[in-house]
Amino acid sequence: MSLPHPSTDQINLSNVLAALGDQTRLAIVAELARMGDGPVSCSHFLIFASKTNLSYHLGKLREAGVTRTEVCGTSRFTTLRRADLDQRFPDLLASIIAGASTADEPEQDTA
Amino acid sequence: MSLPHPSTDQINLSNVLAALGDQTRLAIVAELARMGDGPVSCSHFLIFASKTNLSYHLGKLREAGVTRTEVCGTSRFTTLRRADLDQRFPDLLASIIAGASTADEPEQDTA
DNA sequence: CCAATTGTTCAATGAATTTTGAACAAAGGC
DNA sequence: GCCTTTGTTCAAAATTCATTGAACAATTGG
Repeated sequence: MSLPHPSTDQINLSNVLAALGDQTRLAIVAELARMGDGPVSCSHFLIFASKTNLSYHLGKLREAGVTRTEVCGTSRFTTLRRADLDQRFPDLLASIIAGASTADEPEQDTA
Repeated sequence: MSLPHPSTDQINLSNVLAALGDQTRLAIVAELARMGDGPVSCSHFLIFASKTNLSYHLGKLREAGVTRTEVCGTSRFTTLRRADLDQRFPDLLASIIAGASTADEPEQDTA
């Protein structure tokens, strides 16, 4: 029925940052925010990665406590855990989403 | 004399998040903040990692644009690039530092 | 029941990251 | 000039992460 999610107080900062420190996952979160925090079904994110790979990335986001996934029939709906993240790390999610939306072109590290 | 640093507009969000999504580097940044944003010499961070390993992590932070390193004799002083980061990603650094300082015990992901 | 849809798990691979020790370089102090 | 201090570079090893395809499971529609 339901998948394992960390409780709010189990959400760890470096896990969250590591989860979001990946182009694909950051794009997923930005898209979730653009969609009003969800719920959004997995297939919606096929624009970002293959089905199998998506399963992996969505799992990472869920395990880090960034998203919540609810099973509904053969579909799964993902939501941003905004309230939980805000409680744990005020302003963090908002600033990340704002930064991700602001033209973040594929500019690599120029050291 | 001076080391290569990305310019402010070259600082990329997912690079910054990936840089901070590591316990050691997050601890270094939190310590820098605790020290008033630096400058702090490398050896100060020996509490977090070995000399060689520190060289690696401080390099990562510098390349991501999180810190600035200035050479001074045989020492190197690291500073937080707070103004640059604030300009690029408002509130991000402050929320991360606040979250890192708030008792972030070694709690692992409980998925 | 059969077929299609939605998404997962598994094992394998390739790639990137982290960590280490040995050797090195550049000051600075005596 | 030598020795110490501070920190780097290099190559290797260990670990972790990301990506893939094949096979599977659950639900829904006809």
